[in-house]
Parts: sequence; C-alpha cells; structure tokens
Amino acid sequence: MTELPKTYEPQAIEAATMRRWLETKAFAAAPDARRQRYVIMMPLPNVTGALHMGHAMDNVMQDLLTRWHRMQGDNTLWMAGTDHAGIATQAVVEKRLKELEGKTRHDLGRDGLIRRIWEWKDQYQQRIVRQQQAMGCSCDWDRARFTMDPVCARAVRHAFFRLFRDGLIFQGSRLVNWDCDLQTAVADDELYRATVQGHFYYLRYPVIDPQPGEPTHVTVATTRPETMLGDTAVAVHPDPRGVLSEAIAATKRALDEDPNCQGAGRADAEAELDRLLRREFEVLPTLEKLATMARAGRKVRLPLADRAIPLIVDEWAKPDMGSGCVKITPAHDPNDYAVWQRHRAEFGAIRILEANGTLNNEVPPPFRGLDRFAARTAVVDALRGQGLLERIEDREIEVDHSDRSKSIIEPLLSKQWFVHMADVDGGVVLGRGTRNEHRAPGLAQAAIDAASPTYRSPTDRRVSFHPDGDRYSKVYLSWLSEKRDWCISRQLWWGHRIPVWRGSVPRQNLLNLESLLQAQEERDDICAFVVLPDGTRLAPLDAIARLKADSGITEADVLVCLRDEASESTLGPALAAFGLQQDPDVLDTWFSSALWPHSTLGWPDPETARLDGGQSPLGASDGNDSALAYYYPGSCLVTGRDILTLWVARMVVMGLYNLGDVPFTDVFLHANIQDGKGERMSKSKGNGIDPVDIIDKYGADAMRYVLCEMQTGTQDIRLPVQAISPYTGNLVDLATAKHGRTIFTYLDPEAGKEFDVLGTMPDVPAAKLVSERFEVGRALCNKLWNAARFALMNLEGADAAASHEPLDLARLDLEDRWILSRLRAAVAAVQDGLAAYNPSVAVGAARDFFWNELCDWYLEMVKPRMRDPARAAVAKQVLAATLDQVLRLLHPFVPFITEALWQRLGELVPVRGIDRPFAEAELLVHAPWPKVRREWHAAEVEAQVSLAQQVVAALREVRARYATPPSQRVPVRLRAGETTRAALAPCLDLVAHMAGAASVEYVDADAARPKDAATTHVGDVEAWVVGVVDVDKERAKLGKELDKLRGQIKGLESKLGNDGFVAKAPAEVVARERTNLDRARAQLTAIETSLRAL
RNA sequence: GCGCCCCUAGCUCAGCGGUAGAGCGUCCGCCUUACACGCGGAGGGUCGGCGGUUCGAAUCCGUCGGGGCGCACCA
Repeated sequence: MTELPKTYEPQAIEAATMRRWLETKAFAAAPDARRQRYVIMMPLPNVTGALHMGHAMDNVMQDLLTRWHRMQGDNTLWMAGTDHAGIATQAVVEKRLKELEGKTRHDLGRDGLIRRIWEWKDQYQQRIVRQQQAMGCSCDWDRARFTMDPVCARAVRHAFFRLFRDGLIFQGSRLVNWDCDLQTAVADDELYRATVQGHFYYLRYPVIDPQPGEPTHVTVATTRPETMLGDTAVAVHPDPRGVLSEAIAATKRALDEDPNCQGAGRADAEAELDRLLRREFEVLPTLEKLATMARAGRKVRLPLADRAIPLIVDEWAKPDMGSGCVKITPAHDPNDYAVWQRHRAEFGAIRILEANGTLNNEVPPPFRGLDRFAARTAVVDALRGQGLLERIEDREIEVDHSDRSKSIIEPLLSKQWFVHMADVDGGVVLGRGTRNEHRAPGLAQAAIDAASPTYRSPTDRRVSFHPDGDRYSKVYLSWLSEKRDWCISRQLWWGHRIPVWRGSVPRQNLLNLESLLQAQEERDDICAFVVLPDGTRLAPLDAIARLKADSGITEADVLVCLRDEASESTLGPALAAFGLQQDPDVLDTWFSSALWPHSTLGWPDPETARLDGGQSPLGASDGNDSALAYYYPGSCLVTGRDILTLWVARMVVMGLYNLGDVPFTDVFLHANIQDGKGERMSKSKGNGIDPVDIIDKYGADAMRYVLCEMQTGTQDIRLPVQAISPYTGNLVDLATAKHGRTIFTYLDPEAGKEFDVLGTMPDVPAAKLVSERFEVGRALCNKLWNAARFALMNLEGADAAASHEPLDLARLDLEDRWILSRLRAAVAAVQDGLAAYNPSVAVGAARDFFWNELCDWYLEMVKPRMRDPARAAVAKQVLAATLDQVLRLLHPFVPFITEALWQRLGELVPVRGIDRPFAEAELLVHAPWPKVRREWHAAEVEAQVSLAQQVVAALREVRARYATPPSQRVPVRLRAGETTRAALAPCLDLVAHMAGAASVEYVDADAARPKDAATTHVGDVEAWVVGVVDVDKERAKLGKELDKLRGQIKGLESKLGNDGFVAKAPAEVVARERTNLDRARAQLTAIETSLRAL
C-alpha cells in the first residue's frame, strides 16, 4: 500500500494515470451484446499545427460526455482522428519550404511535395495525439484514423463514384474565389475581408457612331481598372427615371416621418436628397438616352482591347450610383457574372487572368504577361494617354483576402466540380442497397428534413441541436435551404485526387471507345459519361448511337470515373490510349470529412476494410456486428457553431446519401473561447493559449474543471490571457499591458523590457501564455486531494474486511443521514445538468456538494466521532461510501485525480456502500455511475441541519465581530420557540462543535440575558454568546439588523396591503409572503427587546 | 441591409415573472494537527438608458445606446 503524497502534484499523477489507462486499453470499444451505445466522432483537428484552447474546450466536452456514458454502462466509442486539411496544410508546408529552403512546390514536384506534407503530417499528428492524451481524452486510440488513410480514401472514392453515377456530381464553369499565390480556388469561409486604401477610377468608353444628341461616350467606374480588358458589355438600368424617383421619394418620406431626427443622421439624409435631386437633371437624361440606345442594340468601343461591346439594359446598373452605368466583366466579378447569366445570348465572357495572376493572351500585347497589379497601372496610364480616364477618387475598399496565403482574391471563371444539392426530377435515392434505402427530393432537402421536428429516419432518428436548439436549427436550416451547389474541387496537390479521367475525344476515336465503354454495362466499378458540345450528358452507348445518327458532331468530352484504386492499373492504360487524363484537381477537404462518421467505421465494406497494424477489427467478430453496423448511426456531435454549416450539414447529407440514416442524433454546440478583450483566440493573433502550457502550470484536471465551469451555454466566453514574463516570471495581463515595438510584443512593467507572444522575433524573448482563471481548478483539485487524504488517513485503521456492513438508514446519526440525503440531491443535479448539456451546472453541483457540504460540514462534524472508537466504525463507513460516490461523480470532469484517489480508496476499503454495497470496478473509468437513491432522501433531517448551520453561521459572525480566537471556547445560550427548539435539540452538540462553543444550552423563554452576552438572531432563535460583549458594537449591529428588517417589513406590508396582489397573485405566493412578514415582525420584536436590554 | 445573440458586484459569468447569486479579486481575523492552492467573517449591485405590459419585471414587449456573430451587399 503506497502512501498518498502530502502535496497534490498533478504532473506526476496525470502521466502515470494516463499510462495505466493506455496500457490496459481502458478506452477500447468493440461491438458486443449491449444495445445501449454511445458514439462520438471527434471533430477532426487539422494537421496544420498544434491544438489551442478552442480544441481543448471541444475535446473536454466530448470526453465529459464519453466518460459519463461509459460509466452509465453504454458501449461507448469515441473515435479520434485528424484531418489532412488540404489547402491549410499545403499552404503551411509550402510556406516553410520557401522560408527554410527557398524552394517552391514546383521545385519538388507533385510527388516530392506530397512526401514532405506526409512528413509534416506525421509530426503534427503525433503532437496532437500527445496533447489530447495530456488532456485526458478517452478515445479508443487504436481506432484513430486520418482522412487520407487507406480506409478513408476508399470511402471517398466510393462516395464520389456513387454521386457521379447518380448524376449528382457535375463539372461546370463557375466564378470562384481564386488565390493567385496558392493557385487554387478557395471557399467563401476561407476568406477574410480587409480594408485597403484604393482608388475609384472613372473610365470612358466611346459610343460607336453616336448620332446627334446622343452621348459620345459612357462613363463607368471601377476599383479594378485592369479588368476592363475582359469587359464584354456595359449595362444601364432599363428604367433610370423610375428608380431615381423612388429613391427621392423614399428619402423625403424618411425626412418627413421623423421630423425630430437631428444631427448627423438628418444632415446625411438631406445631403442624400440633394445629391439625388441634382442627379435627376445632371445624369438622368444621359441614362435615359443610353437605355434607349441599348434597346436599339447599340455598341460601345472597348478601349485598348479595341473591341465593340454591346450596351445592354439590366437592373444591376444603379442609376443612383457612380456614373449610373456599369462595366460588365463576367469572368472576373460575381455580380457581372450574374448579369451575364441573364444575357447569355447577347454577349460572352472573356477570362483574362492566368492562374498565377498574370494577364493572358486574351489581352493586347502590351499588357500580356503583366501581373494584375502592374497591369492596373499600365491600363490606367494607357487610358490616360488616350484621354479616356475621366478622374480618380481616393477610396477605402474592402477586399477579400485568402486566409491561407494572405493574398488578394481574384474572382475567376474556372471549371470546377460540384455536387448538386438542389432537388432533382424523380428525387435522389438515399442509402442505396441498404435496409434504409429511401428517396428524398434532393440532397439539401434530405438534410433539411432530417432536422425537422416531425422527421424520422428509417431507423426512427432525427437530428436535434443543444443547448439552444431553436436558435441553431434555424442557422442550419437557413443555410441548407439555399441549396447551393457544393464546389468540391481544389487546385491543390495535397488531398484526395478526383478519380475522373477526362478528355476531348475526336469523333472517330469516340466510335472506337465503344468496346471500352461497353465495359460499363458489365462491371460496376466504372462509370462513364459523354458530354456533347451542346452540353448534353449521355451514357456512353446512348452517346455512340447519337453520334452515329448525327454526323455533325466532330468531338465530345468523355468523363470516366473509376471506383477502385485497383482498377487504375488495369484500365488506366486503356484510358490514356484514348487521350483521357486524370483530372489534376483534388477534393475539397470537407468532402472527406463529411464521410467521417461512416468512413472511419469501414464503410462501404467493413468486413474487408484494410486495417492499419494493431487496429481494432472493423468487420464482424466474436458473433457481434461489424463496427459500422454497430456504431452507426452515432450519438452526439460536439463542436463550435462556426462549422455548423460547413461540416455538420454536410455530414448529415453524406450520411443520409450513403447509408440512408443520419450520422448522429444530437449536436452539442459549445461556446467559443475569446481572449480578455473579446477577440477570438488564435495562435496567429498572439492571444492563443496552448493547452499544454496550462496543463504544465495548473494540471489537466484543473484545466478541464474550469473549461466545464465556463461552459454555460452557446454564448462565447472571455478568458483573460496573461503572459509569463521571461524576465521576472510575473504574470502580465495582455488586456491591459502596453505593447512593445510590435503588436505582438508587450512590456513587462517591472523589468521595463518587452517580450514576444508569437515566439517569432529572434532578438526578443518569448513568453508563454496562460490564464489565472485556471487557478480555481487547481484549488479544487488540491482540496479534493486533501479531503481524500484526510478520509484515507482515518480509514487506514479500518478493518478492510469489515468495511461494509449493511446499515439501517433510520438508525444512522443525524449528520450521516444528512450527508447521504445531500449526496442524493447532488447526484440528481449532476445528472440533470449533463443531460441538459449544461456542464457548468453539472460540475457546479458536484463541486458544491463536495466542498460546501462534504468538506465544510460533514468532515468537520465527524472529526469527534473518528476519535471515539465506539462511534468511529459507522462514520468511517459513511465517509468511505460518500468519498466513493464523489469520486465517481467528479470523474468525468477531473478524471486523473479521481482515478488516482480511487485506486488508493480501493486498496484501503475494497467494498463500499451503506445499505448495500456499490458496484465495484478496478478502474474508475469503468465504475458504474452513481444512482439517485430516493430512499436516502430525508427532508426533515435536511431542515434540521440547515437550521443548525444557520445558527452556527450566526455564532461565527459574533465571534468574528468580537475577534474571538478559535482557541477561545465560549458558552452559548439559546432561546427559541417550541417547534424550533425541538427541531434543533438533536443538533446542539454539532452546533457547539462547529461554532467552537464551550457549551450550548437552552434557556427558558423568560430568562434574562447575561450582561456580558452578545446577541444574534436566526428566525425565532435568539442566541447569546456569553463573555464577549461590547455595548457599542452590539448596538451598532442590532441597529443595522433593525434597519434591514424594517425595510423588509415595509416592503412586505405594502405588497400585502395591495388589493391587486392579494387578489391576483397565486395563493401560495401570498401565503409565503404572509409567513415572511410574520417572521420578520417576530424577529423585529426580539431585536427591539435585546436593544432595550442593552 | 436582413437575422440572431449579449450588456447583472472591480473581473468572469449564473439566474430569465415574486424586490439579486457564484467563483476570483477586495477588506478583517485565523498556521483551529486534510488542505494558507486553506479556514472563519465582512463589504460590494437603482440587473446598459428610457417607455410599456403586469398586483408585481433583472426576468415579457417596444425603443435607444454599447458590443459580438451569421447571411447578404459593396461598379
């Protein structure tokens, strides 16, 4: 038997405890006969870098639920893993490559770069797993997966293949956000917006053959003049007069309706009205003429490019803005693109940018090959030279930047792959080939339905959100309801390559393809489509028939999707022979993460899914189901609300599509962590805390405890951040500290020198970031450690074999019945808090019981009994049992310390219990969760002890007021009404012990107060502390109490004197207030009497 | 522009129709043999402003102010 160390040292305990859990595979999950299961799929951390506090929150919430359910006896699986995070990872590795070796990805080549990224991935994956294990994450580590491992990769190909075969994946030209540095399309959410100082250029385009009275040119305005080289039209509003009149009327109305509006708002409105009115005669006539000309099919000459482009009418042109006309560059502007969609017959789109941001051969020679920014200057100069630059305004512009490369995004028309999200004719088959096969109108609609209150999947499930269900189901639904197509291609090297071979094939070769394409009819792992020049998409044999019928078709695009990697070697050469090449793009990272809840379990064929060495089998074994059949659908998805749409919605879509069932039934959205200034935490902002630094300083349990305590809802949490000064070791609060030379350096006021929080400045020492908030957690753990040490010290003498005797609850001492009754309440409160996804309430209930009731009262109450051999045995048994339950109750929150203490408790007292023994377990990880024992409830005992506690508190207040040292035992006299007197009678010893009284005795109602006694009141109890009095202090104290009571009585009297209150308030409320009033009046009388006696 | 959320003690947050709570911090007293990462006690708030509903509002409704988030938009 090893002695518990005197001081609590989390580092030693935590490392040893995790080692034991891992060695015994305490978290391993395997299908068995249990029907109750609980499955959490970890939101995959990116392998771009180490985890931060946000991940810590996410992981701790998952571990909390996982441990809680495991203790409840569920077959519990927490699946861990990491995401290859396509663009983010490639960008990080490319950046390092450039910084450290001065090389670009083209120097290494596709394979070389990918090798480098794998090395990076291995390194960071290890670091992430170490961080998660340091936090105590109880994942089944042997099942951990990576989105690019063979099992996941196979799932990706199968999913893609199915979508492709069902016609739900298509290729199309779309305007995408183009990152010219990384040379890839990036998603909307990978952008950030920054304001830059720019200019607004007014350009003139000459009208071709202007008639007398017609304008000789149109003026258009732009912030990106170089795009004019790609202009294919100029638009004017069809009804400029109508729009202007309406705008004027609206402004007037606003001014009339709010005649009191003063100051800036009114001045603005007046200025706006003035501007509009001036426009009406300065600009409107020209616009009306131009609209007429546009309807007549007139054109303007595009300068520099020297092309004739049409004037068109479109409502996108705003008569109240700029020149009232707008240049249309469909290939490089989202709005212009939309205009083009409405006028495709009238003009085309010209793409003028190369992938690297230089101008291509569509532009005239002097601009060809220029970078977009150089081209801007060149275009402006050239236009100025021709007198076609009207003017330039300075202006702040908001520009999209790429989150990854920080470069300015260019909207670019390019060919991308999409998943069709909208409804389709005949609907979409979900879960094809499974027992859950059913039909939905479309992919997005399927996921919308899955979250509606009336929906039930074929297995009777639906998705709901917690803890603020309404709010977040709205966000989820509104995003999905747009049913926007999902762009799944990325022009990267790192990721799942798109398994499609494509090429433009001449007519003659197309006919020869027949034999190859025939294969599709015979095998199920190849799917081909032919896309005719007019866009018609046909199955190969139909296409060939069509070709034979229509000799006018000279060539067509052929797309072939191969389902299995293995087929590449057999079919690849044949495809190449026909000039087909594999698409160079890779899939959006979210495509593989959308499959995560089923790909990790071996979908589509868990029986044969290839395993990494040492991994748990995915197929059926020991007569049980396969991992997929047993663990899908999962239970709960735990994440921040930021990826609700990106990831959560897509997992629902893909789960429904591949398996016909939702991937999880509950979504727990937790709060995000912000710094002390309310800014989002992130490493790159210099305010990101590494959980490992917190663990080093305060311990993992401390961190977990505080994170749980902070988790009260979906509202973001502020966590003030301090740096540990590298000079003094002092904590410097970042919210208030002064900056040094950069925003990432701060001054240590004591040392007078600056330190760096990013760790990137070579000449400035770096500081670790922590937060004092976590001290609370360490204090809790320290308290738990010491309380357990105290208990174990007292239990050491206990005869282990006799540690559990069935006890008759009714015959227990008062304090024993009290602590058991309170324990029962605590178990219920923790349970309810967790069930409501409110960790703060749950951990608070556990803490309050442990600290405020067990430590502050019960442990003190039983100290005398521990020294009394006649009474010690029962006290020890109750103490051991209570400690047992507290450890179980706290375990999901603070797993390490509770497990360590559990081991010691088990050694000393192998069997614990009160009326019957509790179910045992070698590891606390597997110990059954405490049950709410209704028979322990003792309302009367609780009321008695509560009264005794109030009396003790009042006596302590007197002691404090008179600065009575603890060693000075004072005699106490009590006077009380009959009922109270009887209730308190069994507690007199406790009161004496807890209040440090020499004696506590009742006196008669008419007894006189000793001259030297201080008085205190609790309800109708009057207590005298003898031998301490100071008349002035007494008067002051009693006077104060009197004032407070009088205020209370006045309030209550006016309330009860209010007829409305008495008539309309619920009877019980009125009755309660009457009782309060009576009680207050009685106390008032008592105090007045005491005061008079002084 | 549309929608959602938040503003409660010095700080971080609970409470969400019956006249305010916790932790930390502050102040006072204690090394009372589990714990000074502790114990006992005290002080501290017209619940962002203004209106309304109600017998009664921190709590419901409106409005204004401050902060945040999402979605659009920005020639």
